[in-house]
Amino acid sequence: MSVRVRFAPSPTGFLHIGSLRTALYNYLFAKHHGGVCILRIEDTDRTRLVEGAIEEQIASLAWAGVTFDEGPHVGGNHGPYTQSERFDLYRTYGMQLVENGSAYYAFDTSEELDAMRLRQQAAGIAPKYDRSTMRNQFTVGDHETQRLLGENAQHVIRLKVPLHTDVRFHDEIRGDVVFAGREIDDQILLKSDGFPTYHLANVVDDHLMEITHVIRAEEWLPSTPKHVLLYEAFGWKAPTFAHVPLLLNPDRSKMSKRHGDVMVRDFAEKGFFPDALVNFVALCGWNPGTDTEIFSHNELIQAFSLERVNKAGAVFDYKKLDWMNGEYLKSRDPKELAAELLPALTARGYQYIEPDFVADVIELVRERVHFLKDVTEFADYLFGDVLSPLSSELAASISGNDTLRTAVKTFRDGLNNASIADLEAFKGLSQSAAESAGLKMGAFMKPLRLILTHREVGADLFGTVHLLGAQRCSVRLDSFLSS
RNA sequence: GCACCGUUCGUCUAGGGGUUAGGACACCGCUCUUUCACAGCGGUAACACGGGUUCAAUUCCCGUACGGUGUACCA
Repeated sequence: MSVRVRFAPSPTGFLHIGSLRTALYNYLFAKHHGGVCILRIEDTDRTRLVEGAIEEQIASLAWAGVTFDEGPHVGGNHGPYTQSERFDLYRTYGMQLVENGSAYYAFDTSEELDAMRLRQQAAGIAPKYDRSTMRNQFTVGDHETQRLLGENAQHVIRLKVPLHTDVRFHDEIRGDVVFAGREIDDQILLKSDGFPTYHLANVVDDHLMEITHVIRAEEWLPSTPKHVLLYEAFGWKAPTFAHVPLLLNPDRSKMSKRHGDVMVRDFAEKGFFPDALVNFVALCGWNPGTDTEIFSHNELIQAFSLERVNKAGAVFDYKKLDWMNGEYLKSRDPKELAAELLPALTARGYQYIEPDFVADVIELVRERVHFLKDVTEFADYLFGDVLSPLSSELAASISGNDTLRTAVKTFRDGLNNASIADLEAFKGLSQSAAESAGLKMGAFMKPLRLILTHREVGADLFGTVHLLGAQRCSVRLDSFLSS
């Protein structure tokens, strides 16, 4: 049977980085096995819907290169792919469970349920629906149940969990897991508003959509026995489960805002390359067992396997992510990068932004930054003619120095296209300028950089002069000499 | 509280009954260099604890500790 997996987010906000990883693992697993990856929208909680969230999440996923073979935005043979559009289905299946004795009607109000939990807490027992004392089909009797239903009394459908059997299942990542029946709550399947809870909708849809592997976050592990029970109650074969470890804050709690960016869109806005983010996130909790750390999209598909997903949660290391982004910055085609950077340069109103020139600048400075957009700031003296202001200390360090002025003058006079065409000529010029004034090379190059770029640090000076061109260099040198 | 899951350098991890416990990020040092960076080289740094099994345990088993998740008419 061919692999069918799904990513099933709730449209309650922006796409979380942890969700991206879950989606990614599903995607990689499907593609690795030549299977199908489905997007399903789980919008059964009508109170938490956020306008535009579905579109945003799909856009974030697409940005990261995670695409779907079936879903609300692309169609497919197992639709609709949005749970609110499958409303009638869940009631039908829920009732089937009532009829075969696997589920039952309950009439408790939320106040009554709150009171029950309070009692249980006071008595020091685990809060759990008490089937034998609460108001439900069993305690009020069939006759009364029918009467209440007849007068449209508010009710829910609950799963009738067998108290004396253990529920066991195999998890691809964690191995065999067992839960005692008495620990499992009589989960609500259909809410009083007629909508299904996650548990029912999830199981019904996974079955109907012929999902073979449920790959989801570890936080779902404790509710998996309920799902297993549901599959049994329906007489369906359960899919294979794989609960992936959580992404963690530095304090090892579930990754959240407070400690940094967590939304995929935040990372996009910060300037991370999608491939770098995906590469990094793939390696949080999975590794191929080799020393390789840089993987293209296709290499990830090739290498990915559930067997090599870790059990323990992974602290999200922002610093290593920065490093990885830098690795991508260094390896990508400068011309492509130039095209990506161009809009930002235009927005800043720079005048030297011919694509080829920008590509040359990127190539010159990219080893010194982690982000493409940092190039804009780092090399502002190459893109524009207006230099950032010099601090008074730095200005003082080069002013009133006649030896330096002499050297700069010589350098400036020797400057032409030929002298900056190749490294040797440039070196010769700098050297003779420095020596004729009685300066050491080091003592000359530093102020020269300062005069030309107004920066103490920067890219290779020859490369910088080369890109600046003799004309622009002369203007800057002249402005120093005339000051 | 109860249930479940987990625990190798600060972080991501490899490994797995007998290893100098490997790699990467970060950090430190050296080299290169006009600067910064890159690169290269080197360094600091880890098997949570206690029992058991075994000739041998970081690796297997059991406890403990610690951490996480769950415990909703949320997903």
